[in-house]
Amino acid sequence: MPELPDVEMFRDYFNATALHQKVAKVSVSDDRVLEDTSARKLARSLKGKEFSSTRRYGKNLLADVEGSCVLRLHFGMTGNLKYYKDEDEDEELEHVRVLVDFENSYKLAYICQRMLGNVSVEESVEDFVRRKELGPDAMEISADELAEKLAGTRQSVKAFFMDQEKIAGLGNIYTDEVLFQCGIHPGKSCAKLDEKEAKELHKTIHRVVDYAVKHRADPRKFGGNYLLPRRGEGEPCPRCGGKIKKMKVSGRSAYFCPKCQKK
DNA sequence: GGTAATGTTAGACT
DNA sequence: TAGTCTAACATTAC
Repeated sequence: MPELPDVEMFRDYFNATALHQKVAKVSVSDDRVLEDTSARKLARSLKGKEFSSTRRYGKNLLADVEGSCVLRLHFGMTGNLKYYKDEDEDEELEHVRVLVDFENSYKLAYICQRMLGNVSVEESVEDFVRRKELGPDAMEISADELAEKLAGTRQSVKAFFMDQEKIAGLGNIYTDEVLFQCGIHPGKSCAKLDEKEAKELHKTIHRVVDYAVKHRADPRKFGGNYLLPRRGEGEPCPRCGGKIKKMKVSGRSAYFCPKCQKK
């Protein structure tokens, strides 16, 4: 799930639930999800405080703790949030790794089945971005800066968009959609993109992300001209009806239409 | 049993 | 140096 549009969903959910609630207790049931932060530090940073606002940077959700520090959540491939009062027999709660209890007796669970996500307490968002050497956020980067970055590398355009140090927020799924919408082959070298293509990519990132957020980041709800609902080998291309192909790029599966997406 | 899955990263290789 | 590939992390589903 968790690429940029999915993290926006988590942010909405967090804002509607845990925001402005006073933290009573923090428990970590598996500290492998903690990154550069001890369970003690996490508890000490949150206890007695409340989350005053949230932001998103790339695939990270950041919650400000009353101006003192920032709680950072990354969801890996299988991360999730759940706010609840009573433990029911919910299967979702099987993989809770961090649990925040609030004074209103509700709890916020950070769920991470495959442990590929991580949680930390940061001094500031800027600090975190610097430490991880993240590129500009995909929705914040200017058209000119994107064009400049693209021109500066010969790597494949698919690898570029998945590389969080180049541009932060897009992953395997949404990169496929953006490239499909632009009619660009995933294996095309960034340096070979012309000005028009670079501009088109910038515009399309915004269009695809806005569209995804509007549809609750659920590709099943996407309309007929989108690739994601039919992202599978041999599926019909939404544009030409030809067969969608699969290829490996940067160790991940890229799905594309060989007729509509050219090098 | 084998493989792939929305992510990231270290190390090997060209 | 730049870029690609593989394995590893942990778990589930087909």
